[in-house]
Amino acid sequence: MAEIKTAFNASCQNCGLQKICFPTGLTQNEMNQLDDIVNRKAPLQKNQMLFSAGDKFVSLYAIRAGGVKVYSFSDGGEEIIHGFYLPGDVIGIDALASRVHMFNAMALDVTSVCAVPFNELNDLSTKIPHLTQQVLNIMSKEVVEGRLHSELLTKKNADQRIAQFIWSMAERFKSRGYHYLEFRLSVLHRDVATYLGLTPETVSRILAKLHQEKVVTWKKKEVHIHDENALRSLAGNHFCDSHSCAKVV
Amino acid sequence: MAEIKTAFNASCQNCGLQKICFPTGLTQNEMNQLDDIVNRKAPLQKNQMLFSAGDKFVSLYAIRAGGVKVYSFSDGGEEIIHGFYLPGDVIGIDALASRVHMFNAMALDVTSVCAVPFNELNDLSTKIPHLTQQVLNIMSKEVVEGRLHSELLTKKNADQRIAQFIWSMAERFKSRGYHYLEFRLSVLHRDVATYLGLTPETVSRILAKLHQEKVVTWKKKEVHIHDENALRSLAGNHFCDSHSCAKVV
DNA sequence: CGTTAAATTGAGGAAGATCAATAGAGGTGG
DNA sequence: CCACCTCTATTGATCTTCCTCAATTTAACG
Repeated sequence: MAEIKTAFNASCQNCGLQKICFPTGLTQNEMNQLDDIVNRKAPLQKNQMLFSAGDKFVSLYAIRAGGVKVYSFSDGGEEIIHGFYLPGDVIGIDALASRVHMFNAMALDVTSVCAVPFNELNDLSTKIPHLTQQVLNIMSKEVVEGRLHSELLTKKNADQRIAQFIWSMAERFKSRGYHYLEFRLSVLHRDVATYLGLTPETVSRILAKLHQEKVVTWKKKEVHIHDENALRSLAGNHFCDSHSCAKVV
Repeated sequence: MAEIKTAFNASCQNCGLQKICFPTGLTQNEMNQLDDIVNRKAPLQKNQMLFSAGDKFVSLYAIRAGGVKVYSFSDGGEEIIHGFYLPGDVIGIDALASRVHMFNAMALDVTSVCAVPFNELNDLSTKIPHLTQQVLNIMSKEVVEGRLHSELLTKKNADQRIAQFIWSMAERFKSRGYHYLEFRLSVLHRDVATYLGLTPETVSRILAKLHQEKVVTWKKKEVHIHDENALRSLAGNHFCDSHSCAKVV
């Protein structure tokens, strides 16, 4: 069923995120087939759910604009944040095994997504084996991402976690061709704290310090990186003991 | 190429782990086809590498006996442990995107594995679409596992982490039909500490406490769970504040 | 413009890290 | 099979980082 394409409703071929959602590329014809099954949803408002834990798994979602946080709750009712997703990211892939979403996905801002019905994607995959590989790629990247996050949680102190978080967001903007030294980040400091295993107070204190030291400023959803090298250095791993702390190449 | 099947070299059909590696089941015929591509390797000795970071990705590995730790190194040279894998687990799936292993996998003990060459698995998948689903299942479980680990790292204190670790190992043995209140666990306490984001000293102190309280004893690679309920309770999530700490159902 | 949620700032405390010294395992070679 | 050597685990004393609690200030949104 053909849809009317607008600026907010572009076909995959015209979508600037094409190379990000499907980086190894599809032929024009394959792209058209994919385009036919993709469902462009009305933009989500801030705090609106894209899906919730317990929902039946129907589609993968490619983010076209805005941002999404993926989270769950511990048995104790605390929020556990698993990641923040930006345009070009694909989410929902963790529900593949159980066919039920295990996590919640909430818009951080006005957000538009493409829904890719998984059964139809599967059918299409028999005609475009390449497509299966794409899905596998996205999943294995997700596994690797998770392990990097575990590294952050087990090996880094609060300063390093925050520096790494900001720098990793910057890199993601950079890789998508956006400004990466100044960008809007609709993430609550409280949510960053949760994601990084810290308290809001600690995040606030460290951001104050980073601002004072003219490394990075994050005020009112706007991030300004003043000293890229300093930030990367803070984020990176170091050989440290009580006597010295030498930066590693 | 037909292989001679021995007790250490059983076909998939005769392998007791069949339902664990491929839980939704394959037909006899499908199983035979899978069996033909599976490569049963000679057992690995303790501390021998199954694969290393940087190795070209060729095969997935299904663990038949023994155990494997998957780890990497931080830029600072510290070991980062991402998981311990037991018979019936499949590893290597994180290398799918890059076609290069990003992690190291080392035998914790004498360990035998089945190597499943991924290209041949892929070819077979075009004939057995079901098989692709199995691979996706394993991957998405891996993603979910990683998020549970992040929950542990962000939300639990040292006692809870250790209780949860031991209990989760017990559950894995249980689900595979082994003794789960007494089992051999060839994992160094030091490695557990690394995995849980703690120090060996802390692990040692808490294990001493758990032994004293007759909850669980872990000495010389042998785990004995004396009080299953207490262990589960310690591992679980609690509503806590400074005045009370009520267990949640 | 008023109301509510989020962020900031300070003081005090606790969990776990660090440091150091000893005891115990496990593996190797005589 | 035992003695030795090394790696791992244990135990205690001290210290640091980050959390907790409480009080304001600031921002967000109808």
